[in-house]
Amino acid sequence: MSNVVPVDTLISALGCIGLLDQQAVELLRALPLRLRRYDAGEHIVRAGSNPNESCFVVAGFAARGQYLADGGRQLDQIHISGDFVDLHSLHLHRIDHDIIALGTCEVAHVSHEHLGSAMAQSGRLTWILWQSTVLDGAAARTWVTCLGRRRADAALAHLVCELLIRLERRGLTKKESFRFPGTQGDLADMLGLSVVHINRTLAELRRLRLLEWSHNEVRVLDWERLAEFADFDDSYLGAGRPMPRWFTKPAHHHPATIRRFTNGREGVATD
Amino acid sequence: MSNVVPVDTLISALGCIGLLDQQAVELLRALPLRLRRYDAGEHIVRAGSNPNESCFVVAGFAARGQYLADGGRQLDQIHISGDFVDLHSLHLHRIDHDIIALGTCEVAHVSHEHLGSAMAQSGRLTWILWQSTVLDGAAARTWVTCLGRRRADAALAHLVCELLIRLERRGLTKKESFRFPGTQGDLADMLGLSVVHINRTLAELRRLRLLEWSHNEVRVLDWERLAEFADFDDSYLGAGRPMPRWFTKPAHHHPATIRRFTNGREGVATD
DNA sequence: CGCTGGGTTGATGGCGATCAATCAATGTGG
DNA sequence: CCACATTGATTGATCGCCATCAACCCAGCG
Repeated sequence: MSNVVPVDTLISALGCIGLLDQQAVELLRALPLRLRRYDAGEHIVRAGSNPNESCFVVAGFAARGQYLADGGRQLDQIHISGDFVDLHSLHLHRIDHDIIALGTCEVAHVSHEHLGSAMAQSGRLTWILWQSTVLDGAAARTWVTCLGRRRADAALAHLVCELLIRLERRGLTKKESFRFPGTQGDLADMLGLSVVHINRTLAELRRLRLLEWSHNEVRVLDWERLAEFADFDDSYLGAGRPMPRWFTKPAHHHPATIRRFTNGREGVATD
Repeated sequence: MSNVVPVDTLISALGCIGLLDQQAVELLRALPLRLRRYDAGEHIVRAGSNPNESCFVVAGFAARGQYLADGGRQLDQIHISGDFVDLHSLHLHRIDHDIIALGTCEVAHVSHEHLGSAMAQSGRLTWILWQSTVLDGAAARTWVTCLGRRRADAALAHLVCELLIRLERRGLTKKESFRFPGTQGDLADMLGLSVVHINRTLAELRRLRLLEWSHNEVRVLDWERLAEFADFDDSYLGAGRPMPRWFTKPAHHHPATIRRFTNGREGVATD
């Protein structure tokens, strides 16, 4: 499972977002990593902590989630191999969510200090890491739409669509099937449903011959119909915009110009 | 409503996230703005577009949302005055969501080029803008938890809690009440419920003497009980971490050290 | 004055929760 | 090798939250 250099999974994943140049790749390779294997259900990061390091998934799956006062749990994001899981901790005082291993999960931890040193030397790397946090946010908003306005079957289908596309881009699928170690209980916590209903909904998708799912192996039988059924649009998973020149090269100063409020068309400032 | 300089609302809001130095403030003041007033329900940004500018709210409220194939709508974020609404467009090829005015809303548009020029001159500004996108993501994930694992009454109460705290920090509340121009239909699209059920849930919160809500005016009657009822924890709205030194000052190079996978404790690399 | 958009209330029905039982697979200690 | 516990998938019965349909009211407004 880990016969490749761990950081290569990260490099390959970031490369899907935007072009990494040679320098950025070398800076990433030079990062000191602390590697650790987590068992299913184990906590990788705990809410309330204030870590001085971030981590990315080397192999397996991790999920981000929150626990409620009543003991309930909501998972709101899945991280696959290569994903930088909690880059957020760079920016947040107090981590507001838990990261949990789905199945066995291999994770690499990087100190903020070393990560920062690398970013300081490569504006391109900074840009792509920022971008990865923005794409995470876009995925979270799409998740909101699934929970709020889709029925259970379409939401589950949407989740499968997202996983397939993301894994495919990392070369982690065989044909249109992939391994996914989450239990039906995990799925329930992702979609805000009960275990029982996940089971029935899954049975429904099987009955419709949209997919097969057994022994942690998911096979999409009819991608077109599944995507149609889920009302799936992959644009929120897209690559980022290329880094603009101005991000690393300061430009000249522009004088301020302000135009006044208008309805429908713009006017000229009067104050 | 707009008797202050528009950019001051942004400067004040960004200042809540992290410390802006004099240079950053001046760069912001120098930004050329295109100001525009939008009527209730009007689209400020459309999904599918690929704008070369971003915008922030100067006065009023805007919401981010998605439309589904069946015509349904899900709103997944509310933006108040001072919020940088779609900084994301800096990073995304194709905007995957709409921005809609809730009530009359005054917005300032800034070109990516000018924004980039400002960021290129201030690492501190870049840091805080990155941070604001990260905080947006944290809010979206909290929203997921509301839709997935909270009942309608608690979710609605949570929304009110979030709005009160955010508006309070910007000085937009009077005592514990604030103006909110969204209709019950808008609320329904935020929480993934029907208009009718929003109406009943609102009545329930009134009956419990937790809040009053009439004529676009919301008054929290008992903050303690409301927050308890909503299981509200404001840490996801917090200020960001201060900018670390390394973000603007490149450090020396570190040699790579990799430690092998372990369960529970770390070992030394062997490959 | 009628029109329109939003708020409010009632009746009915369905999706999905909850409780409960069964079954298969795996692990564990004797 | 077997008794026993554990974990996860599956199915049935019942209940409740919330959607849907349908009125009706009210305020603002042309």
